[in-house]
Amino acid sequence: MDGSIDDKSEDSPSSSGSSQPQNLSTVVHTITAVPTAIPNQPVQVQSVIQPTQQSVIQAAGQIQTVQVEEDGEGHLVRTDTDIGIEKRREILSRRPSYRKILNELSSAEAPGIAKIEEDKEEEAAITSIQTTIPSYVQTSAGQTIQIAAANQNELTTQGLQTITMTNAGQGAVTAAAMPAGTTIVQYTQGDGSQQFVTVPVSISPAGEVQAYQIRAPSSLPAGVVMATPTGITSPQQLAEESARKRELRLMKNREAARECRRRKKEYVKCLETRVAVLEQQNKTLIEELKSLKELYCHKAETE
DNA sequence: ACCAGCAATCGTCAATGACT
DNA sequence: AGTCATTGACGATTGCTGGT
Repeated sequence: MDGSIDDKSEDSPSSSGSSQPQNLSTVVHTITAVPTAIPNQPVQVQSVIQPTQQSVIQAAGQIQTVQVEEDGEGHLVRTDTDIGIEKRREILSRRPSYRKILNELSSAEAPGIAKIEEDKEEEAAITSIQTTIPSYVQTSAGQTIQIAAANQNELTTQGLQTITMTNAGQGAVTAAAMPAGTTIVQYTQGDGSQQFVTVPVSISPAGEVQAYQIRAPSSLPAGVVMATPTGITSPQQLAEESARKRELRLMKNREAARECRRRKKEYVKCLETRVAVLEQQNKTLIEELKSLKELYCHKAETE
């Protein structure tokens, strides 16, 4: 259905061969911890910030790969000591999303760790085209088209929205140049944010514009709506359609990448906060231990 | 002013898991 | 099986900074 596989060969650069296990060393913090499974001495934990919570414990000059988890009170607990390389690769091959991890982190405990917000697709849905978008757009061919609501009420509800475009020689607002026969319509939502619609535009010799159905499928990123032409026949139209689909795909992925980076940043920030908190906790505990030791020694001396 | 080095950011592709 | 969401990797771009 979707043209998501149609042009992979055409525009893919040389394969990067990046099927390696993911690089571990994204963010590295060194914290001091008292692992409950390693008796007696505290060890330096090189905490490799990884969602899989795989960490490298460096103790007595030896580096081992261990599984470290938190016990819910900020204590690191070693839960697994010998994971085979294959197994590790398997674990690392795919990790949960930053949103998932962070939400788990924040639900487990977490003062100061904010949940990553769920997508705001619902609220970003177009609720009132008629009142927020320009009524006129200019096609890449330079024509000005009026976007008029077929049913005014329809446009003010979520979901399927039908508009018709009819030629009208009035002031143009904005549209970007696109592959032949395609126009990106830019409009402003109620909250002031700019949104884009990729619209295939074909104009009959008589100057009439085809009708398209504009809908906001739930799968599309916030604010992106799909325009489906009502009858493609010629190979040229098919090509246009696939170009449009590609454009849409790229747009979606662009948006997804942005979101992903934002979540990643937020996730790293949270982890850094967490490290700071744990470091502080550890300091306090060390101090407490010290004073208790002193107290104990003092008592022993006096007896 | 010019340049090189660097970090941050972005768009894109591809791989992968989840879901239908 | 197909689609979609997510994310690592890569290359391009941009802005900043220190050296000449």
